[in-house]
Amino acid sequence: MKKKTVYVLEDEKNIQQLIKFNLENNGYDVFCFSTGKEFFLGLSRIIPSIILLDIMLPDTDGYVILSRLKSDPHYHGIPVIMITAKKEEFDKVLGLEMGSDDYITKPFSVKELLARVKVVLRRTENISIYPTGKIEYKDLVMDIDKHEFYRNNQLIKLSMKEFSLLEIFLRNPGKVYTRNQLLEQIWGFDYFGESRTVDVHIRYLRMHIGDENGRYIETIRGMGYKLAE
Amino acid sequence: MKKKTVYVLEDEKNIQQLIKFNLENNGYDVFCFSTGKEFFLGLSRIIPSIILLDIMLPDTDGYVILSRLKSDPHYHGIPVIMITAKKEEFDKVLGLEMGSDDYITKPFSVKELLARVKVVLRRTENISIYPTGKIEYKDLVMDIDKHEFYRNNQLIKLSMKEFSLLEIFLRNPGKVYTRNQLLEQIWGFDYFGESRTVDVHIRYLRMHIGDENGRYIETIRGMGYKLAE
DNA sequence: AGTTATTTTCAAGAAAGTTTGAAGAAGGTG
DNA sequence: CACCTTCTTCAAACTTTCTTGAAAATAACT
Repeated sequence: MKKKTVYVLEDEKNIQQLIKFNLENNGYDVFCFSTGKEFFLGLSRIIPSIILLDIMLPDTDGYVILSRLKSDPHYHGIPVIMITAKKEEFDKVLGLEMGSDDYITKPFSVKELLARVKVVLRRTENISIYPTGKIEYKDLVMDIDKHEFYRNNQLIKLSMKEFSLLEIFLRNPGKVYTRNQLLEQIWGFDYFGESRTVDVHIRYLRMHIGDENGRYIETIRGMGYKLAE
Repeated sequence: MKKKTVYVLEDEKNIQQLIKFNLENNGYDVFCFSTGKEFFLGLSRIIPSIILLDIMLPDTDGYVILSRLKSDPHYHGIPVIMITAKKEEFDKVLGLEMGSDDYITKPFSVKELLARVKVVLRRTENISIYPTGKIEYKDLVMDIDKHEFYRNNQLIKLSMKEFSLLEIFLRNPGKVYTRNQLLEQIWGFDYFGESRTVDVHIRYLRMHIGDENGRYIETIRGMGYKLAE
């Protein structure tokens, strides 16, 4: 399973250490930031799976960070756990209803921290952004719930990557996707690999769905691929 | 769509009112109870779609109620959201790992309450909440009332986890469930363990129902498991 | 037709995901 | 308490999928 990335925005170094050490021991990739500036810089490079956000910060207020995160379409889907020191602060979190997914009050136990992170990740992971059900196009049918694909009512087995690729195409027939767009959507923002990889998977996909000379998946030279209309 | 029924076990009248008013405004049927006794009386008449359960109760402890619910085959399928007032209570919820589906802390916002109820219901809606009767699929028969499972009219003994797993699969033949979804539904949101555990139970299940090379329970690599069609 | 840029194909090693075996923990029961 | 069942964890074996580099093929351009 791919490692989950955790961003920690917390100015107290010893708490940073504590969080980093324990989360890393439990299989997470952890990046700590002390200021909002650094934090947003990091965010523009790698999108984390979850953010732990302290309210008290030297340069910015934690609430400001949170509202900025939640109002930005790129980031508003990332679950956030607020770390608060005082009970009053905690009340404010609730009062503001700013969309944090959970909160922890200092002092917290390591077990509590791990539990919350895990729970929030599991909860948000199970909420699919995309609608489920069936997608149909010509003689191609994709059943998302059952993770099955049919051509001419015939079940065809596809690997994960092939399935994801085809799903993207089927959701937008005719729309051209560049290799980088596909990489970003399927492999994730933080994937460091060749864009040639996409080609190979396109080939497997074509092979499996019996796509003689790009009748379904069309190559747009210099651009990328699309579902032929 | 038929209205969903919500049971609320909460002794503070004003919170009862708040919950009732808001849920009813959003199309739910709501019944409030102040004591465990009343609650179980109601339960014996109508099985709700979801239960909101406060920890602090006058006559019984919320944990007792929960464990009683989860150990009763008639009720263990009903999703439960715990309502906790204090941080310590929440820790206890986590510590006990009793299999509740979500939690919410007082004071909570109405928005949050509605969101949680909706999410939990959506997650469990494919699973019939009326835990009675028989489910049949091919030569597999599951008698929920008696908690028995038959293959080819032959009684097969299954453990609790195996039974629950199979029940989920049988209620939605062909639908793929990720390990996390299974964990959430069977083990509860508060479960703090490896998702590998699911694999092992799948293995036992396969073993017991005599499932040679995944003829019944199919592995969808990179996704999870499903009942083969 | 020749040149260049881009895509496809191939094959093999790497990586990821799943199954299996086995042992220990937890829980229930007589 | 000893016994039995069920549950959880771990690591090794295994299987399938993914990635990558290089060569071959194709298309575009002069």
